[in-house]
Amino acid sequence: MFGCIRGRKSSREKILDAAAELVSEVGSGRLTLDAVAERAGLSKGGLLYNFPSKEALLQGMIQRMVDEVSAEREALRGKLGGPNLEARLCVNAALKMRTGNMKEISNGMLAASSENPRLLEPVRHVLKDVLEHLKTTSEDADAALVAWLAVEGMCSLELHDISPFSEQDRERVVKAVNRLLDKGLSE
Amino acid sequence: MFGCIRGRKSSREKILDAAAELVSEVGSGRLTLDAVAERAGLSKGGLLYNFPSKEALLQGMIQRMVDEVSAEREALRGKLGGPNLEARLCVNAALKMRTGNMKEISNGMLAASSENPRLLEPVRHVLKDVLEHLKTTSEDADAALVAWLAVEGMCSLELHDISPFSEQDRERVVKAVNRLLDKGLSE
DNA sequence: TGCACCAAACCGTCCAGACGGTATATAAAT
DNA sequence: ATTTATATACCGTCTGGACGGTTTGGTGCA
Repeated sequence: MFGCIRGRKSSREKILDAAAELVSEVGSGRLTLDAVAERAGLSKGGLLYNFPSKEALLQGMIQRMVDEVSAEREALRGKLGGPNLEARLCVNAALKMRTGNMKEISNGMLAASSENPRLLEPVRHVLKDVLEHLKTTSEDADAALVAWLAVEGMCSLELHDISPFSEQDRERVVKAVNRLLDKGLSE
Repeated sequence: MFGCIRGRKSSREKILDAAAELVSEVGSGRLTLDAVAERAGLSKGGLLYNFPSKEALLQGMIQRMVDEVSAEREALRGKLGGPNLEARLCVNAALKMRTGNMKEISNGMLAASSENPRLLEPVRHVLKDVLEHLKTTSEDADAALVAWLAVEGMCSLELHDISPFSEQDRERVVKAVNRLLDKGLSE
């Protein structure tokens, strides 16, 4: 009907956005191709043209999340300083993911985990790298690990929509985490 | 209601175990009543006798998890000391959940989140209470929050089966968290 | 500029299988 | 004999995916 140049977003992105939104609305296990197509303003055929299978769609969601986080980390590099730099990158990148439409991008993890846990392999790989980086480059690896995990834990609670934290609570935790990275943990 | 308390497991428990196992094998969104029945060594009719609907089964999984954690916390109370006691209870209870078959009990969260996020309401309640307790009773609330979140983050990674941590890494994190609770975070 | 052509993008329909749930029969226990 | 607990058979609905056809934007050429 309309060409692929209509609007600013590509069909691919609109589909991924639609899928991410739907996950938080209907639950990760209730994500259907029909619903995604409708939300994205496409027919089911059009959807299956862009992603030849549901698994391909989920892979796309995961990949976008991985790429987005990685890009955010690199964008922050150079803008941040202080000890335990790698941990700071992780912390701030994770926090950035809570803003804008990036928040829902992480829903791809839930959808993939729901359908086929094997699809999380790219995430495993990233986490492994992050852990290695943190352990080898941090001035205080213990503090770096705890700080990273704390933010990861907070994001995880929000991802599942079970976070009891208010915005004030969140800021408080962020400050505490930064203090931990400043002070360190060892004597 | 609670039939065989001694010796053999009740059908209810076998069903809940089977469901929890299946979640980590096939994915939280692929959990079917037929599969649960087969794994539990029951017919589908027998399963539906114990849990009249799939939602009831998921509720049962969630409730068992909540009860189990709560029991673990109370069992630890009195056996632990030092500052920030509530945080220590949370940390150690969460760690205990990683052992034995308790590890898979948490899979109920994934299954419920996948099918109907509303079923996580009991979990929200618990988390809200925990946060309140931590904020009001801790000597160093900041340290308590960070410590709690760090362990929660680690458990979350394992729940999704994407944890990059070795057993040594885990012990290291646990020690670091305990050090944080000992030392505190404020000056 | 106009025209023939093509691959990319998209649509609408159809279907086999899977799933949750019901109805009913059967066995065991009290 | 009544209740509890399990098994069997079946139904209606929904889903992922296949398929053939259609429109679109672009390209080469005259």
